[in-house]
Amino acid sequence: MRILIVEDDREAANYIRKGLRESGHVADHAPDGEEGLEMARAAEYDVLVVDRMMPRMDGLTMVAALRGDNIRTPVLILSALGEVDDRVEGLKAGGDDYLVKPYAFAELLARVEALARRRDPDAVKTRLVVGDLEMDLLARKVVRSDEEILLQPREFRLLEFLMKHSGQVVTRTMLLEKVWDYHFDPQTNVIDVHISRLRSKIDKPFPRALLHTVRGAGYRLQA
Amino acid sequence: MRILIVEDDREAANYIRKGLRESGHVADHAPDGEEGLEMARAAEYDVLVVDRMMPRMDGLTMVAALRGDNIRTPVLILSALGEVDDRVEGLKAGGDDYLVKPYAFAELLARVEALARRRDPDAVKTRLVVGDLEMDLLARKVVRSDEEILLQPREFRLLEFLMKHSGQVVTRTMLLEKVWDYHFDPQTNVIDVHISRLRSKIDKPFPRALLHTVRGAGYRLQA
DNA sequence: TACCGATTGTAATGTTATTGTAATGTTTGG
DNA sequence: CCAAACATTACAATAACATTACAATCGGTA
Repeated sequence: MRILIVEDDREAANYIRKGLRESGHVADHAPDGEEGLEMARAAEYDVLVVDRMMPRMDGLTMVAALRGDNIRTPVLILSALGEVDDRVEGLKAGGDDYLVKPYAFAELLARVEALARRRDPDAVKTRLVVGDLEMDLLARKVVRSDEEILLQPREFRLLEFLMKHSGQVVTRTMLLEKVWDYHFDPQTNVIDVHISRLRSKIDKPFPRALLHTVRGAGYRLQA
Repeated sequence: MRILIVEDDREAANYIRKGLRESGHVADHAPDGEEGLEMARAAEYDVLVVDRMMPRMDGLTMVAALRGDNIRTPVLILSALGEVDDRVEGLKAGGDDYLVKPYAFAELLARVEALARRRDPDAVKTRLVVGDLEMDLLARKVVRSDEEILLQPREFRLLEFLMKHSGQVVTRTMLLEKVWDYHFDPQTNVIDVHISRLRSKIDKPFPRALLHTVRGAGYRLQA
């Protein structure tokens, strides 16, 4: 993901930038609102992270100007002001979300990704790897130990989600949402069935299993 | 974390509840604003998730009433209305965040945890450490001295609670409430049994014990 | 329209893991 | 040395998960 940080405090900007890069994103930096405005107009960013108070042109003015130009890139506003009225102002100026300083970086990251996701659900990686299992999202191909594996569309989405969260336990509710787009409990065993089918393709023919059941919680994909 | 869901749509409420539970939280449910208000006043919740439109007392009225009582529990408002003015109204009524339907459960979870974190940074840790014993909540894994330990779901919850209160004495009543969701005395030795099982996994194979009995009081986990 | 095949969800059935209970053994403090 | 508190063990009931077969659905095609 491409992210623009508009922040006059160079130290704070570097901190955010470093964190975002470690999470696999590309982050640019503008030191004030005017430059930020220019850069946001010129380049295609997925999200803008904008400090509220800056010299030359403050964050709200900048965002308002951007919206005036009909540029709809999602904006996360950072501010030391946490009062309701301040947040309201932030939203009115065209911000999509508002984060109060001091904040934990994990929260900033979560919000930035949430904003990007809202606009473009998967603006991310094209190739996933877990152990000897590889998935190419563009070619829609899955390979384990150099053997190609043919998956059905649903199986593909399921595996994609598991791979994107490899190492973590993925709950049934998450799977229903992200793989089935169900926002309710279907009261059936769809998931079990598909997990079983997926296993018979990606695990059964191989000596070591990658897809583990975590009883009472969900499933975990791990080498 | 303890979360109260105030939502008239029973199906939607169950769905959120199930998801939150899978993520290791305790979730209660109130079917309308009046009951929600009562429950939020009576019990200590970390976050409230409040539907905007409900019979008897709508979400905004409820939140405003709560704030009038000087109860500052963070509130996430759910609504089908997504316009700036609606969000502004939600914030003005005392909401801390606003989520537009339809939403992905993952986003709700992220926002709920973000709200809790803002208030109490330690409430939503993903990694617990006591001595050489470590627990990763996302991966649902436990490791002592670099050896992975496999726990049953209940054992996992039990250890999680003990680790979150390490150094303190944890009483049987607390365990029954927080690990078993029992609000009465089952008159059996469930706890003893599970403590024993847990010990055989996390202490027996190692030279120094971490889980200590405090006679007449309960148990204490300590390095 | 009717047919076909691919895909997916459902339901029935089988399997296994997990948990609470109760019986019995052990330790501790007075 | 007794009683209460705690520890351990084995077992059976249950809930969670796995598998299989089958039925419904949907495009495409004649």
